[in-house]
Amino acid sequence: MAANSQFSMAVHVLAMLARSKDENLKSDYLASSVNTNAVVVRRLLGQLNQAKLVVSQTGANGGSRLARCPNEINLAEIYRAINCGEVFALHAKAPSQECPIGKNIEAVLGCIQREIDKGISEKLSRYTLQNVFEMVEQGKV
Amino acid sequence: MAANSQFSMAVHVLAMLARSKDENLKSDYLASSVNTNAVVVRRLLGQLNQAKLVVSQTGANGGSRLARCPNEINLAEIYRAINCGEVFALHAKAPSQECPIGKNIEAVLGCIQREIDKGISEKLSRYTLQNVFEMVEQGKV
DNA sequence: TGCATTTGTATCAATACAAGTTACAGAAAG
DNA sequence: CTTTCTGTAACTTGTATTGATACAAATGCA
Repeated sequence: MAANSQFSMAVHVLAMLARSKDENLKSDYLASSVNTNAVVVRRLLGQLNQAKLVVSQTGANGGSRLARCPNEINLAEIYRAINCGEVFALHAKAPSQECPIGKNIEAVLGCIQREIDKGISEKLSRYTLQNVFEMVEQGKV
Repeated sequence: MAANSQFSMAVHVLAMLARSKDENLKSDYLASSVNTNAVVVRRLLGQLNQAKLVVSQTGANGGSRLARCPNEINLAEIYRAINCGEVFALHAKAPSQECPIGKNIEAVLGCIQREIDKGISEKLSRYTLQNVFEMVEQGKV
């Protein structure tokens, strides 16, 4: 499976913003820390902006900063903002409806999927951005 | 995110095998229920075989069947067998080691990732293949 | 033994999506 | 007005999954 790394990049970017407090950080600067392209960061920031986690300013001296205090942002919100989707995908193509298994398997898996996803969200919500930032700063895990 | 649907297909295939008890099912037959190609199913069965969840026979009257009773197989084992990987990926490219955030963020995220993955596994392990099979059979979720 | 069946696996093409890149309009600051 | 940035579109590239074809090897049976 090729899970994407957008969530990791998002947390990274947000930790940078947490560190810079009220100072705007530019996508170019963030990109060099994440080791990626500025446009990739701006796309990410766009999603975080929609989720009202960051605020961005165009123009000279523009950039992005957190929309809220780091201890009022938790990882579950970030996960949702990035739309990481589900822990596993249901069938790409609908199974045979003629088959007694195929007919009902999707409903059962969908139910289990939602339960697992709820668990992920619950565990992620225990970490605030502040927690993560402090762990990173202190270099202790 | 485009999570793959291999886990769903695997559970589907295993539920079919649970239903057929000791009778061998052919990849062609399984594929028509899953609504995919026989080779896709055989590739999946190969992984389940390595994990000792199914047994396959080549040749005439060949096919696959469960290696164990359905109530001795849980979804966490299937998840592992299919190697669904992690709930989210760490950075594709290592972040800048010059940056105080970039330097430590991977370790912190890795730690959180492992905790979440443990939670997923724990929740999945509560379901046996027998449970899933019964839910599907009874059409109630 | 010879034939039909079926898996296991290699190979190739098609599709999908993330990531990287370039380009540029539009917003803000001075 | 010029410079500096973001937001976004368009395009390319890398990579993973899926689907399809092909064939060797294994098995059962006459």
